[in-house]
Amino acid sequence: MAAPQSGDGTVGKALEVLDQVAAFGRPVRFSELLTGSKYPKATLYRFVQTLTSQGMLSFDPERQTYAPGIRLVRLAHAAWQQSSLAPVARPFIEALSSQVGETVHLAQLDHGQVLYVDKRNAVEPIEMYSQAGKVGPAYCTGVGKAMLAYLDEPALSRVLAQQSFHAFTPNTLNTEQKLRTELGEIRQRGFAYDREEHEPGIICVAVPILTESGRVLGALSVTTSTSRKTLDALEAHVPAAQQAADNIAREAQSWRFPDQTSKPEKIGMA
Amino acid sequence: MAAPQSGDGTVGKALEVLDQVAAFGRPVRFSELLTGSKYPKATLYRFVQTLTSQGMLSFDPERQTYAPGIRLVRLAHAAWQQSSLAPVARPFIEALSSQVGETVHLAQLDHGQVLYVDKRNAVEPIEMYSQAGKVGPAYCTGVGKAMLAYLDEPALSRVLAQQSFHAFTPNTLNTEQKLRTELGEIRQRGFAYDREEHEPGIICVAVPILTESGRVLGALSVTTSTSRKTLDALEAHVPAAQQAADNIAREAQSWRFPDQTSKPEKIGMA
DNA sequence: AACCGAGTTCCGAATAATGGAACTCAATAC
DNA sequence: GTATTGAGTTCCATTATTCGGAACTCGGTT
Repeated sequence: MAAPQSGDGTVGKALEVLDQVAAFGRPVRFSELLTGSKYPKATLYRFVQTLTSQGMLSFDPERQTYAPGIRLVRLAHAAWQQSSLAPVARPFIEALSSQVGETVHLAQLDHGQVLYVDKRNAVEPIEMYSQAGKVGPAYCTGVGKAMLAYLDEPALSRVLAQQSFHAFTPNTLNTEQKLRTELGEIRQRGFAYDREEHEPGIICVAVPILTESGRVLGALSVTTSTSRKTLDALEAHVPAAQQAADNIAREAQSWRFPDQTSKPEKIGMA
Repeated sequence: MAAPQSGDGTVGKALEVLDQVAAFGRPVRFSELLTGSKYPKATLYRFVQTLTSQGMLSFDPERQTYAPGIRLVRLAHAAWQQSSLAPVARPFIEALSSQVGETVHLAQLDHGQVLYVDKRNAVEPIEMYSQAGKVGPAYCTGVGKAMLAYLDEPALSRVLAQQSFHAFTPNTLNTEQKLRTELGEIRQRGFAYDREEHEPGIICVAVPILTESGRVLGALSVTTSTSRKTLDALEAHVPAAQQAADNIAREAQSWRFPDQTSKPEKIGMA
């Protein structure tokens, strides 16, 4: 009992294979997948066949390689629109970015990792998937820590178990203990710093986006480099960021289901 | 081979459910899914549970609704980068767009539909997933017809069987017969027109992107509105579009497997 | 208190997944 | 010209999962 780590049933296994292909970051041969797969040849083969016939993988017959399929792009369009904060948050992020003159990131938690769902760069024109969909570590980024700080204990320990605690820089909080202490401070302070904990020279302040009931929806950060600003100077933008986060949370809640009798189920205080 | 509509095994069924959720275009309750699902309650329930626990669906506990999950966004990032033409094609598309001063679309075929994987708008700044991931009909768009014209017969008839042939406008080719005739003309001519067949007032010329062996990779179109240009005037841009398509095809072939050589990937997110 | 319907759990029967082994078919070696 | 190798593919009896009808739980309504 208690499945080791992978998920539920056949579907979970198939998706695991899909992740493996995606993790390669390039088209991959069957044999490459096989070495490094927990499944025997025939089984892996069936999974790959199924996924390909479903369009979740694409097969290049000329090079005999597999890659994540375009069906995913179509599905992700729906996911991004509905399940991510991005469509709701975009106007606020743009306003915030131009107000503070720095890059703003919008992120959510996925599988214990930080997933960037939108980005507004102050200087250069916006790019595409190149950032939306990108992932980063949760334990050493501003947005990651801001979200972790507001998880409840069962969820938090689940996520912490998935962190690598690799020390990217001398400032990285590389143990669960150090991180937990920091998370407490973040809760008290209301926002998180990134003091060059992930990349040297990159600093940010980040605030969580929370529902009224305190559930973590995501986080946003104002990012810059040490060559442009100090952390103290960045901190001046925290109120604006918190304002934006509040607006996004409110929009996200009142939105969804324009139909029906929207019940004014207000709890808490005004 | 030739599975009627549903797919292979348990995984296929689960993905079918995923599609159903995505098709709603908004967060959806379990009971809504149930009416309109071919599966009995208990079975559907298990699928939804599995998909949710896998992050392919997200569940909003406050509203008791399901939506496509953010794990899809992460997977799609990989798909877009590897499996789509977009990363390779982008510079050529930008060049083409600014050269001709019109909107350029890049599309691929997915499940018999046109899937737009990139877009370069000549006038306003670029948006995001809002277009990448969007789908359209194959039988009445320029890019769709350009791709269909170069499919081999088995693939073509498979795709044609999936078309609705709904008449969006008076100009829509709304039978397989009419379409097949048109496809022949496209093959002879080398490019496709859209004569307001999908949206009134919208016209385009489209060229296929083909491998040396003639396999269809995708298509690109130069689009405008009847208020700006006539079809004849648009036709002047066909050579430039064909040039771009050739360049993209060549790049796409020689690319793949930069092999070994470590990745000098630029990062920068905090 | 009885009812209702959405959501959830149960469990024996039915079905689909499993994986060792054998096969195909190139490319390379002898 | 034949043997060898290994990636990719198929087979099939065994085994583990999925299936789904029915029963249950739990708010809210009559």
